[in-house]
Amino acid sequence: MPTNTHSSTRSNSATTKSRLLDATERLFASRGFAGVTMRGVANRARTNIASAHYHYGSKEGMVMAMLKRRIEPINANRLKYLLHARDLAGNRPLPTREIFQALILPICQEIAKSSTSRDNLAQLVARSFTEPVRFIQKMHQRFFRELSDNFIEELQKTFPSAEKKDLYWNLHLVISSMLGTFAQHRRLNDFSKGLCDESDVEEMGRRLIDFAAKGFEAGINSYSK
Amino acid sequence: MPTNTHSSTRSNSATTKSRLLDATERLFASRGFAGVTMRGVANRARTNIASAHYHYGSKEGMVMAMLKRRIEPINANRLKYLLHARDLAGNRPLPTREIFQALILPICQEIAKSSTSRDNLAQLVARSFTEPVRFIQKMHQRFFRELSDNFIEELQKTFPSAEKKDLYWNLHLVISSMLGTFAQHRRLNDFSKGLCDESDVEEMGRRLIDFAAKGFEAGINSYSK
DNA sequence: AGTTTTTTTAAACAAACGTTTAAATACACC
DNA sequence: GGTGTATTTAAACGTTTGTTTAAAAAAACT
Repeated sequence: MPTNTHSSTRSNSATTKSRLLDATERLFASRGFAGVTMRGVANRARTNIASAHYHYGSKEGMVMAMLKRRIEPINANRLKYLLHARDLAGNRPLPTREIFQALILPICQEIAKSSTSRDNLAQLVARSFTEPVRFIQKMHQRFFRELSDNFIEELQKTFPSAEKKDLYWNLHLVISSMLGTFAQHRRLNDFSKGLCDESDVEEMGRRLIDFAAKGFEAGINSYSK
Repeated sequence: MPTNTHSSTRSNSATTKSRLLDATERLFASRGFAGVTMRGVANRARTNIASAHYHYGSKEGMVMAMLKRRIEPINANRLKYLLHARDLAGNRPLPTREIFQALILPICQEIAKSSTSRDNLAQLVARSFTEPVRFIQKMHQRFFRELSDNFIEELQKTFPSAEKKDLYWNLHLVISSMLGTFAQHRRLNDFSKGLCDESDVEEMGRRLIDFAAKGFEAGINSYSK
């Protein structure tokens, strides 16, 4: 029987267990949850369908593990960025731009790093928030609830006289913009007739941060600074 | 055999053919393309699976017909709004806000109108742009290419000295924000702990337009006005 | 070395899928 | 009212899906 709690005291190179997640990741990014088939994953990972069930119990468990592996480090970096900026600022409130940099830069860096296909991770993250499968929606909610608590707290320091409702609404718009942009950054190249290159992740990040910061400020009626 | 070109000289109330699209719509909005099963649709429409194939040839054809029925009128309204505003303005350039009103208001009105479930149409539109199925991606591209051509033209009049690249990039960000917001306007209620009511479509539209207009302007370096 | 645990493999399972066939029913038109 | 077309129905087709079983192979441990 499979053991749930077992520290991977495994040998050296890429284990079957990790190769399964790699394959899951590729299939999920390009074809969504329904496109992740146990046979497709097993083939890509050069192993069996039974092996996939052995390591992760079910398709749901496997996709869940894959999402956790990818998203949790990104969110951890976001909070690290935010806390770092706060430390440097001392008592003074953070500029809007800096707050949203902490939100957006870590994921852009991860997208740029992802060696396989350049837009794989972007698609993956974007899919995880429109996927109509219950447990994925739950995961996505959980991932962003913790995150938004910290960011709302920081935004309140920057906009002390703003209404809480406005803060929530506009943070929601910022997050939606970010995910929406990742979800379809392929379309830009198409309708700009090749003028814009959406694969330039750094440019995308810079433009997104400017867009988000100014859009957010427009939604807050009365704010200090 | 099915006839492709036949004017519906049918009797009176909701025909089987239209009930099939209604059912397709509901299933697609809540469960995505993979969740649209011929049996599920047929049951909801109180008919047979063979009937669905008779009217639309295939699952793909049925979903395609359903998307066309929903999205084309919205896009037509967008262009109508834009042309109307242009007529009123005469030679003067349109304010940014007014341009994006033409983009966002028509779909918000349609969402508010949709009698069935309040967020059905929003989810439907949002899904159509993250769905990993080839032909849906093609449709989505086609829908937005025509649209973006007209909006870019208008934006160029408002920002005559702006670089085309900036216009494309920021229009892309605006569209992404809009679709991203529709895609997950359920999350807001969650992380705001009930403070914000995302089902208020009018408020959503107003906030989204402000957000988009200011974000867009921030991305254009040198602009008149 | 021998025993136990962990991992891999091949084969089969029932269920659900899109699609097709062929017959029955409803409708339109002259 | 009878003929031809349009629509609806029930039943079956072959695939593919996630999951399970049971045995073989590899690794770990004393």
